[in-house]
Amino acid sequence: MAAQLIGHWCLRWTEGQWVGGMIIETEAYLAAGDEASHSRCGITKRNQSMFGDAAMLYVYSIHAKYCLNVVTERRNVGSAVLIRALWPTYGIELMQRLRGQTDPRRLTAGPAMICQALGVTTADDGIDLMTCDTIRFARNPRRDLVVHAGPRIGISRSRDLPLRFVYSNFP
DNA sequence: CCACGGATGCGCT
DNA sequence: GCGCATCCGTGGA
Repeated sequence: MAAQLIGHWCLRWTEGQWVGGMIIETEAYLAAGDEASHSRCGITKRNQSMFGDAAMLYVYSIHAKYCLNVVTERRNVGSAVLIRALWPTYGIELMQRLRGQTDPRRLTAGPAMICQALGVTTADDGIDLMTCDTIRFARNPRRDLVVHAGPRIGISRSRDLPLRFVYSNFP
């Protein structure tokens, strides 16, 4: 599922316009056998959205920033995909303002950068993508890009699992 | 109440 | 490429 999300559009309606871009990097966090997953210790107030139905958003805060996940399994399972990077495409000027950065290379090149550029906070935690009209994941028809799997970034446990997915032939 | 760690990013070199 | 600022949530007293 994390690999399938690569290439999708990730779009956000904020301040009267669509902003966002194409997903070029994701990481999967599993319900079982994954010591790096927030779901590993069961449901808490913070991670309860991760145990919601598929297509629910799980937004958590870390290092005084926010990260956006999409739940991938049915209710009470506890598996999600972290959106790690976008290729910025829509509403670049607004994203630059929200980020306080003009360098396109530092606009949506990390999970917390994405949330800042798209105006996503924990207020969006628990939102259902199927019924939400301010965040939208849309399929992208292009099939010319190759997805590469590798180890995840920034974690200390379960580093060996190849659950990070990136485009291997995208600029 | 408070200490501490974290699925990070900035600012330099 | 790397050090460290930053601050919220969590868990233990």
